[in-house]
Amino acid sequence: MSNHLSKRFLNSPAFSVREPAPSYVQMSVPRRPTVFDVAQLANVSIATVSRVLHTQARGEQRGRFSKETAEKVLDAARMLGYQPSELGRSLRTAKTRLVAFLVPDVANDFCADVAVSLQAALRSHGLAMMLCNAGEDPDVQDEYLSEIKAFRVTAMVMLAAFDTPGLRVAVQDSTPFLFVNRRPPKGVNGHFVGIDNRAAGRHVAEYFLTQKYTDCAIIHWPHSDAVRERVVGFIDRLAEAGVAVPSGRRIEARLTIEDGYRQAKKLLSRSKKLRALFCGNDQVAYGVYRACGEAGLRVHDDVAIFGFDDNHINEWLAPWLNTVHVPATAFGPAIADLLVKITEHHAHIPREVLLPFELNIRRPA
Amino acid sequence: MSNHLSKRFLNSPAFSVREPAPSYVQMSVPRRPTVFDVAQLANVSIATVSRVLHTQARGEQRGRFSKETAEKVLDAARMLGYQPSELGRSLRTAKTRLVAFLVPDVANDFCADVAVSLQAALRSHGLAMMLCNAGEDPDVQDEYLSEIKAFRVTAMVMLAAFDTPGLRVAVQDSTPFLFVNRRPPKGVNGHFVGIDNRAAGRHVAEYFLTQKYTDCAIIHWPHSDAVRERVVGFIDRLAEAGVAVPSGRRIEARLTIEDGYRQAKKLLSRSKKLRALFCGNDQVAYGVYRACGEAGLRVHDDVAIFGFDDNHINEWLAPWLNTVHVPATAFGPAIADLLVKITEHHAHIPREVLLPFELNIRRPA
DNA sequence: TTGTACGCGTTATCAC
DNA sequence: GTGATAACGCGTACAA
Repeated sequence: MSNHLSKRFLNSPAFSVREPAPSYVQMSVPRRPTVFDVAQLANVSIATVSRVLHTQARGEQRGRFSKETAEKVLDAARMLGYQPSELGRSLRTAKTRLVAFLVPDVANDFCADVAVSLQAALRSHGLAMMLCNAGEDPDVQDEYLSEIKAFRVTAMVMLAAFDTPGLRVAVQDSTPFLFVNRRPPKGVNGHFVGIDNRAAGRHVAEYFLTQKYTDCAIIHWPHSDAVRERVVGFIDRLAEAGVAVPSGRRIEARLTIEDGYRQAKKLLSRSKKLRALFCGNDQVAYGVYRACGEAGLRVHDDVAIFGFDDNHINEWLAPWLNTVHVPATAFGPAIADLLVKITEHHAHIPREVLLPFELNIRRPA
Repeated sequence: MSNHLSKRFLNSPAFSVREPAPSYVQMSVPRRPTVFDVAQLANVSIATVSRVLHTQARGEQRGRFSKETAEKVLDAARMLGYQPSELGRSLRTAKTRLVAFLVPDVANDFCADVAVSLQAALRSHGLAMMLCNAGEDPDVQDEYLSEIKAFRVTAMVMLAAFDTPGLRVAVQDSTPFLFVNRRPPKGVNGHFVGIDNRAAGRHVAEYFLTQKYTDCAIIHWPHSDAVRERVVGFIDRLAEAGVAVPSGRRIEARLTIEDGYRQAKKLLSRSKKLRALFCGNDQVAYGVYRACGEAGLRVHDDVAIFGFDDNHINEWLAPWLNTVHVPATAFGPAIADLLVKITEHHAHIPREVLLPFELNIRRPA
């Protein structure tokens, strides 16, 4: 045994000269192997262990060490089941492999799909994802923003962020912020990945015009930047064609099935002769669907329902739903790529990444 | 200025006697405040800072320090926007606030609901959740299991775990393992939270008997312990009543909509006079639904479809679906509670936690 | 009541 | 090629 480990070695549990830890701890939770254990077993220094494992991980061809040494180290590491601690590594390198993803509601299909694709994309870059669900509550979002800081995450990715005081404080931080689907609020700088919602709204309006859906209503949520843009584009295009949507036919609903249902009930009790309904997103459309049924309206024949997002479940359970297909699965890679460009300080970092959308008409008239 | 910071202070960027970091780093990424910065500003030692912040966080009444000192420290911390690093803390205390949640597919409603509820429950215990999506791939699961180790998570929670070599290696570790919905494989020890699937299967069979659904088929996935149990209970109960399900009417389908559809198509092309279909879970049932439609069968009138889980979307988009309601939202708190008991070494730690289920008949015959 | 000093596990810089 | 050692940010035993 060489003596380059002596000092540390004396402090290790087996040779402790200090008061030993309570025995039940020793018995139930054996200490995890560290670089020292590997070094000891391979009879080399920790520096060598780190070097070998490092060039190994980076896929570099040859490091500055002999073939034999490398083998000894790798064998020892394997034998001990050694896995370098991210904690130690992060502390030393001041970099984390953790990315926080803050969403309003994972139970929403669209969120879930983006989460899945982001998670996979990050993984291919060697990053892990910490998922935080704000439950559509701005206060919870703020609590998260401050808590997440403590984890020193590589980046914060926010899906449909609320414009809150907490957000404005958090972005001051050096951590990069990526906003998804909903643009960063005015005055807040951060990157954006999403679709051109206004253009998509215009697109839907275009279709309405070809179908003569002039008796229509809008069920929206103006507090979401994304939805507001959709509606603006929609109304603008209709206006250009001389079609106006009276304010009594613009009704607000939170972006949930339940509220879509509730608000649609109100709307339908007032105006009966609607030919088409434009909803803030698919969730809302699902609720609207039931309201229409209960109002004795045959969906499609009497009234057409338009959603937004195109959740994958539509294909199977909502064949009556016309909607704008937003490529949820493309979001993950797009976000991850942008993120890597930012953290690696690439030369040209786009402020915005716009993804394509398309109108999905399931039952043409 | 007292001199108790001198040594560290000299090493801080502003007073560096070593080669300074490249200026662009300094400019773009100012160093985050640490205990030292707070100590310096408050004119106390780091020990005092830590103490004050600590008793504050623990909600203890009075710590061992003067009122004035506490105020000085808190002011300084607030002023600097100081947030203790989880990295440093975890490294020191050998405890993490991170729990890994490994799921087969977050895009599955049930997974998403459990994820949401778990995430909320963990949060109330001051824990964060790292979400890992295996994408129904056992190999990916194994890769995750070894990667997650590096994060030294407090616990691993696995929803519907695959029995893989990687799993058997991973559970050797000192990290507690919690299995959800699918029991730990034989020989693997870990805790379990879920429902009594066998009893639930029997329950469905019971209903089939009262409805005289003797011409029935089973679309299942025997590689999932949970589904297998459901089917066993179902078949057993039928057998007790003298009803047998011929093997030609037991068909396998992976637990996805697509495969449910595909396999149901095959099944229906063979046997036309089925009165009821028992599916492995709701996802499968959705696929089966379309297959029935395409086979010219009116769901409910001609053939009844039974699922399992009762995804929240059913209420709105699948009113034809009879299913076993599994309380997804109750899973999170149950898991979190069990987890806390384990990590805090409570006296009585249940090996299994069984949650209640109930049959949800949406369209009684 | 407060301050000093050490070590958690890692990487990186230096010297040999 | 290899080894000793200094940080990273934190909590805490011990000293004062």
